Amino acid sequence: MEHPSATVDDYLQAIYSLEGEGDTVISARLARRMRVTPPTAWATVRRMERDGFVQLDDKKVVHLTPRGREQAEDIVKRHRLAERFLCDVMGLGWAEAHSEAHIFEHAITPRLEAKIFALAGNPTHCPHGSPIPGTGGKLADDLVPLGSLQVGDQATVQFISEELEEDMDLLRYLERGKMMPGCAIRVVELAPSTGIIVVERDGANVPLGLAVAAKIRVRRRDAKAGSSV
Amino acid sequence: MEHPSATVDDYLQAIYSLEGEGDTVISARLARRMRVTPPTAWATVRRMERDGFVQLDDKKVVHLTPRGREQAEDIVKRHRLAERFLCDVMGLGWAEAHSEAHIFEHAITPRLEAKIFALAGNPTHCPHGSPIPGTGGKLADDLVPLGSLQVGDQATVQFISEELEEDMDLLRYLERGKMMPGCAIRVVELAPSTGIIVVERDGANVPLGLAVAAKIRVRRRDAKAGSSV
DNA sequence: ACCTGGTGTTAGTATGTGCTAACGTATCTG
DNA sequence: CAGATACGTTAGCACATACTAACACCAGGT
Repeated sequence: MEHPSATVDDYLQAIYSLEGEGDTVISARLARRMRVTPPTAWATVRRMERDGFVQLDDKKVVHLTPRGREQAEDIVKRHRLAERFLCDVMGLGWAEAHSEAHIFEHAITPRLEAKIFALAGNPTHCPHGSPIPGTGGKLADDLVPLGSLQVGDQATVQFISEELEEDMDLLRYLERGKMMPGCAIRVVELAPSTGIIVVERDGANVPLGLAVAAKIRVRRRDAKAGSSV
Repeated sequence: MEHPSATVDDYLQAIYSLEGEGDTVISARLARRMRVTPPTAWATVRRMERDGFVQLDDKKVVHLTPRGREQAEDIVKRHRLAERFLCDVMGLGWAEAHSEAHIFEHAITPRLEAKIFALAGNPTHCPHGSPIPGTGGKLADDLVPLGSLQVGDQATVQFISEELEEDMDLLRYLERGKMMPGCAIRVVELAPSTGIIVVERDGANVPLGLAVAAKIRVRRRDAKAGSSV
């Protein structure tokens, strides 16, 4: 009944963001996400059930209890706030922010949280586009996966899935190609057969795998001119 | 041989600062400092010996090995830097800085450390007067314990022992009385029989226990006028 | 000379978090 | 239908970190 451990915090975070992106949360998926073996994830999930953070239904799908959701929102809030803070105030790179925040989040006490919110300018979203719980920030509902666009469509990048954030090389690639929230892009090429989508941004072409493109969400813009510049 | 755990980090830190203040480090003392039972401290010290961080001599006194000292300096550096940063940049109180830094220090990666040093203005001492290892900061050698002064002596507070920092109520008391590094004081009353020393600072009298006064170090100043103001 | 207190030490236990090995079960596919 | 693949599950182990109980040793004081 005390505060959850750092491990449980991490699981809660993973469950919350998987759930928030519409995936069914099962322990095998958590095992992969947390980079542990299935028995380890299983045991941890069982402990979390024992402690009232989650419930397993008859199909073994993991559901947050009210208490678990509260805890999860709290730690996710600190994580995304930490990303914002590390990026904007401390000057860490957009790609590094996630992994650094993963460590940093556990060091944020309520006292410190208030100071960080103020110093970061009361942000409502993390640098990768996810809303910060408790701030009123929401994910816009007119977003579509990048992979669902057609050649020639124009759009603005709005959101990078937290699943992608685990891969820092990918983040660095996206950062180099400016595939960050707020950036205007245009689809240049879309080849389901090769599994590749090519996007143009400021004249530079950025090729992406479709699996990645499915986890980036964008807002469509009307195609007035032929180019985004 | 990997990075030490947070627990071992904390022990190294305690050993380093006890040693630095001239105490002989034995496991019973560590147990009290870490608020664990003697067998727990003993087992941890043995693990640390096994892992090459410390050595026990024939009188069971704990000594840092070169490797242990290196690690200890690193974590102490991060702790004191964190105190400075939390105080000056994040706006936390002087009294809260220590306990918050105790959590914060574990979240400081090398990347982040560089940013913090810059944002905090490359400090050489923590807010309580201890030098930050690796910055060239040193504890001046002309300091004496506050308790060794005579009535009428004037001095400038320079250093609060880290042992005192464990007691946040005491820190708050010192903060209210402005018994912080850089503050000018004068000894008003000294009664070994009652175990009390009374110090005047800016017209306000601050009584302190002698055990506490022994762990505050000051620099003597010439008594030109009768008062510090 | 004994008792007390601080210290070191062993033994035994619990808990959280990880692992591998092995097996059952369900589902998809050739 | 058979085999592959994914998933859930049990069993057994390891390690760090905590605890209590109990005992041995040593020094100082009545």
